[in-house]
This record gives sequence, C-alpha cells and structure tokens, in this order.
Amino acid sequence: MQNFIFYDFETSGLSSAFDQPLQFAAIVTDENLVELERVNIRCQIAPHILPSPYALHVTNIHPEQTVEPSLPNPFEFAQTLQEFIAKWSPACWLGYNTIAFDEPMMRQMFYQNLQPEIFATQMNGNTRLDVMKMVWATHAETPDALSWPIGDNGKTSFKLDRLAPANGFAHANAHDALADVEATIFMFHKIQLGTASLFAKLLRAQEKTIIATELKSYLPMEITLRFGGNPPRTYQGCYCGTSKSNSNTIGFADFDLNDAAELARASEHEVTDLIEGSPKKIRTLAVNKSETFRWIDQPTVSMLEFCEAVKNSADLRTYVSQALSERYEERDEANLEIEEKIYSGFYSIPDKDLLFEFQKTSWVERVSIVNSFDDVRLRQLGRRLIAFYAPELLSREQQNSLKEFLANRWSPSLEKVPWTTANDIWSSLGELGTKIEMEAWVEFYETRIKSAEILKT
DNA sequence: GGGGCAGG
Repeated sequence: MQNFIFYDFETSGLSSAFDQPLQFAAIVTDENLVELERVNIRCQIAPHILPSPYALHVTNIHPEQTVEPSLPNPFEFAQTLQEFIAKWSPACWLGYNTIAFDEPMMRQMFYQNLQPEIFATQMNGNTRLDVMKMVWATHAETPDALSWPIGDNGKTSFKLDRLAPANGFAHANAHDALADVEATIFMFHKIQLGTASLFAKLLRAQEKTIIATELKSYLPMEITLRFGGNPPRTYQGCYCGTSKSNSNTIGFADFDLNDAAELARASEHEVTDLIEGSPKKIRTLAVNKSETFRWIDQPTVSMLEFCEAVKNSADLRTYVSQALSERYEERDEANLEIEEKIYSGFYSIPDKDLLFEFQKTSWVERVSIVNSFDDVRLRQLGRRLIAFYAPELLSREQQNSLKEFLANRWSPSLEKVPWTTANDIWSSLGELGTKIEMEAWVEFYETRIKSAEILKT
C-alpha cells in the first residue's frame, strides 16, 4: 500500500545552504521493497559555487563534469525533482542520514530555485524516515540483529560504507548515489528481518502526527539518540510541553533523571535549568525529524505515575513551553546571507501563486514576476536566477553587480565564511596531492575563478 | 551542549 522512495544526493560539499546537489539517485519500491522505478540524474553546478575538491574526489565526479553543457542546470534539475516527487506522492522518503543532510540540501535547492513547495517531501501525504536513526535504535535495542564494524578509532562505526559491507552487502562503488541507495535498502531490509517488532514501531515514526499524538497523550515513550561519537542510547520519558514558537519542538522529561513530584511543582526558573543545564533532565526534541520515538511496551507503575503527574501539572507545561521558545531566539537576521533565511517565514498566498507562474513561464515573463513578489527573499533569489540563466535580459550595470557578487564570494574580505572560497580550493588541492589528476583540476579551478575576476572589471 | 557523529 505504501511506497518507499530511497534516495541519495551527491553534492558539491557539505553545506546545505552554500553547496548544491550534483547527482540524485532514487529507487522507488512498494511496501514489500519490490522495485517500481529507479532514477539517477546529474546536473550542472550553479555559477556562484566552487565545488569542494574533497566532495568531487569522494563522489568520483571530475570537475569538468560539473559544467558539462548537456546536463540540466540546477533550476531545471529542481523542476525535474519536483515532478518526480509529485508523480509518486504520497510516499515515504528515506535514506541514510537524510534528515540531517539530504533533506535540508533538497529544501535549499527548491528555495534557491524559486519552487513554491520547498517542503515537498513532507507535504501531500508524503512522510520521511532516516535509516541511520533506525540503525541506531537497532544497535541500542537488538544489537544481535546486525554486525557492527569497528572504525579506525576502535569504536563502532555507523558509516554506511562500513556498515553495509560488514552486513554482507557488496558495496562495489560506495559514494555513488545509486550504489548508496542500494546499500541503504539493504540495511533497511536487514533491520526488518532481524528485529521485526522494533522495525514496525520505527516505521510509525514517519508520521509526525502519530508521534505527536502519542507523546501528547502522556504515554511512557522512548527514543534512541546518538551524541558525538558515543554509542546510541535509549532514553525513556514523557512529553512535558510544546514550544510556544515552534509547534514541532517539544520537551521530553527523562524518567531516570527526574523526580515526578519535584518536576510537577518546579518553578519557571528551575524548569529553564532542567532544559538548559547538564545533564539535560528535559531534552529538547523535534516531532518532525523522524526520530525513533516509540511507546514503551511494558511500562512500570512508576513510569505511569510519572506521566500522570506531568499530565496534571499545567504549570510545568507552561514553563517548558516558554523556556523552549526562548532557547532559539538569539539569531540576528540582519547579518544572514539570503541562503540562511530559508526559515525566516512562509510565503504569502499571492507570492506562492506567483511562484507557480514563475516556474511555468519564460525568462522574459519571469523578470516582471520577480519585481512583483512581496517577499524580499524571492526578489533577491529571483534576480539571481535571471542573472545566472538569462543574463541577456539584464542591464550592463546588473551584470556587473553579479560579477562583483561572484568575486566577493570566492575571494571574500572576511576571513571565515561558510562557503568554499578560492583559498579553500588551493589548500584542498594541495592536501589531495597525488590522489587527483592535479593539472586538470588546477586548470579547471583557475579558469573558473579567473572568469569571475575578468568579468568584475 | 560538547565532541568530532555522519553526510559530500
């Protein structure tokens, strides 16, 4: 009944805001993992991005391939991806570490290319899972179900390119998008075979409404989390409030670290400490990140009493709600780059209608649409797209300001910037040394960086 | 929240 879409991006680097996908691979299956379709597509790099040499090296993409004229540009690539999502909707979208990496990467691609639905994999009945989180839960709960490879540091490694082979997958070309998708399906299936009842619970986590409903009915729940390089650990506790500013952010009171009666009559100040102190007696968690939340099969009497006490303390929920929303209010919008404003508000309805029009029409029409957006982010991103893909429609002055933008990106006056600069390129190439075809790579980057400089004058 | 996960 439900289809899965296992997918993976290969990208120009690790930053969702300042890098971009270069390849998308996906395998659509039915609920029994019978394959229905597979896709594997690539795209050109956008004019303002320098691909990280390390990224190209691990993904085995030659620099020249990123500017191959026969490939779609990112704007067209984003359109193709939206069509693919719509074609299979509703489905469950999943991959390996997709919640923290590929999903933000995809949203940025949609945002920066003026797609109306930047949250497409979470809308219209689509849901999300993350196989890496499922692997963590398996490690914590039923470790015998899988084999656990040891990494270079002597600790269990959860990297896909180690885990899949250790469990019997012939991972011939790891870090190729499609090969990694197959490895992910393999791991997903292994978890299903090895630990059927846990697997069934973990599948429920794809529905944020299910998770939120269970939490908010004060059931004793558990979740497996991993911090840093530590082994994943299961935490048991109870929902204790929702952030005032973000309905997806909740407080989760740990059974082992709290006394229920004390918690129920804690002051506002004490609750803030429980949330912000160390160890976190109340954890800040999200219901929309496909966490491994699940109910506890046989809760003890004291767990049930704990939940009852929390349920009966409206004050606790109010304080938690307040403290959670205060935690993330310190960002200064003024100094953010346009890419970093992706979550600075939803589009108005008229803007959204214009975005649908923008996608369908010609570049000439797009120029006038860009000027009528309410949202300044859309005007800025729209101008950028026209400069990238229809520069002939710009005045000489506008073309020059684009060149200036490129020069500032690649040779910034600030020392630390969150994107790949010319200096980063030269030092990375030096570090990669004989692992790459040095002359060809240097030539590529020199040409690309110089082109921005020449244009500048 | 810190330590260096895991993703390219």
